[in-house]
Amino acid sequence: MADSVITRYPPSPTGHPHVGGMRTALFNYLFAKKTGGKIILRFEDTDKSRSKKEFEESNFDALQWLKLSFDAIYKQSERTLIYKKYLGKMIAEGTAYLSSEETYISEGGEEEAEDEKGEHRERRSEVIRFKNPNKKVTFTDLVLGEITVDTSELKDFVIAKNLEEPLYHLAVVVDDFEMGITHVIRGVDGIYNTPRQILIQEAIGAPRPVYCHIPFVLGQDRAKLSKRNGSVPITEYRKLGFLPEALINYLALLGWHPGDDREIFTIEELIKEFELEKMQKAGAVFDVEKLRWINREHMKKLSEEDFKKGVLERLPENITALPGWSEERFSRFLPEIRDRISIFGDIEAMREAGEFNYIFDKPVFEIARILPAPKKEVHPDSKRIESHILRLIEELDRIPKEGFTKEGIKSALWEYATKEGRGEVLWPMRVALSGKEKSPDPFTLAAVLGKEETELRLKSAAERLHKLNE
RNA sequence: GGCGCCAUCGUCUAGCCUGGUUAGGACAGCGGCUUUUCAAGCCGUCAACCCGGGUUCAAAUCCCGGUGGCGUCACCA
Repeated sequence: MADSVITRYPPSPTGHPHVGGMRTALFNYLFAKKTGGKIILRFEDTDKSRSKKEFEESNFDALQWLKLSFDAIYKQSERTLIYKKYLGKMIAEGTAYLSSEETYISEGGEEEAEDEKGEHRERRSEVIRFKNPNKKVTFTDLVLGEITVDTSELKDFVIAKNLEEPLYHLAVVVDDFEMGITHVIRGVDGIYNTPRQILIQEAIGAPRPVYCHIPFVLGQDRAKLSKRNGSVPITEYRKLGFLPEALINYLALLGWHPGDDREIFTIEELIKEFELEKMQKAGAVFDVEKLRWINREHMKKLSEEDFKKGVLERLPENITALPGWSEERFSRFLPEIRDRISIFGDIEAMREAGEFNYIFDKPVFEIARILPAPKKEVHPDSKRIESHILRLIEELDRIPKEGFTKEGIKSALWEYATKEGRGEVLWPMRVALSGKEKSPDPFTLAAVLGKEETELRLKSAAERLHKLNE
């Protein structure tokens, strides 16, 4: 057999893809790429009643979004003939047999127990069972070590409903054999499937792949991640504005460790560093906070152009329709946005907080709010504040347009602000420019707004203060 | 319940194989600094070897026994 590695990711299209599945796909992908091997995508859709085209597509989309590519794609529903061939051979050789004992479908809420009319039905079924040799199976798992299981409890388990309708175990073993799979990397729950799959392998004369069972991704309650404890479809992360490379990075760190203190990796770096031997045995709780942090780190690496594009995609229409909107002002504001968000979805929170309104429209505020909170025994009075603002306008006016940058503005005002008391000068300046209790610092604001707009806003604030004084 | 897997700060983890520094890092939290705000950044800080025995001069690490958590027991995958 070929010694080059072939792995597979076998989702069953019975639900939307989630982080657990994607992490399994990722590990298969990393291992294949690391070893210069291949990876196969195989839809396990032998259960016709539960498999849906829609889920197949969403699995596909998620994989594509994460940029996990495959060397081949199969669908089990299109391989009936192949399974039939093996089934026939097994029956002929006596490793499987037709079983026709009477079986009653229990009514315990199973959909299968009811037909279209909603009536319970009894069914006498004939199925194909595996002739269990009832022996102990021992296999070596790459992360868990040697495992021995007595398979006699499994009895003669069913491997197909009939020659045309194979069941999971049969299909998996046949496919892994036919596709030359060398490494089976899957979640730990697959550990229970391994013994019976080995039994089938031995019956059809298939070689045993290397098994690697990776620990679960857990929810906050430490149970296997599922819808009810916080699992979210992958598409949600895209909607929330996470970067695919950040999700990849985070998922890789869930159960795997590079061996040193690095935490931020590109997919290429992961491929280079990845080793199955460094897998953790225990399950790992999925923590969105850490994901957000990793996303932030990846966002820092985005080029100005890409970041701008990402922001623009999520910026509500009405922001760009604001009277003060201009490409230039937006570009000057961009670094500030990058500082304030962890995921692109945070732009929505910025919008809600009104961060864009005062940048691209006039600030709206109660003039009394321009007075800084009293510090010590010095209480600010509005006349003094007015004179500060007037003075700021003068100083600002002396700065040439090219020098109107954060640093330029700061050095122009610093001496005066320090002499008069920074709080008493800078707080009013900031409020005059933003109208907000919270905002970026006054120098940044002035630089973003530009010389003209800054002076306009300061003048307007001074006038309102003046009226307050009369 | 049977069977199986697992067990280090709140979370992700390093260290375990090949016993030997104050058990290290990151996220979160807390505190401070920075341009009286916010965010970011920087600095600092908090906090863990599941329990009980044993072996040993020495145990997170080796051995035994508990406990706990999770998973699994389909004509689903």
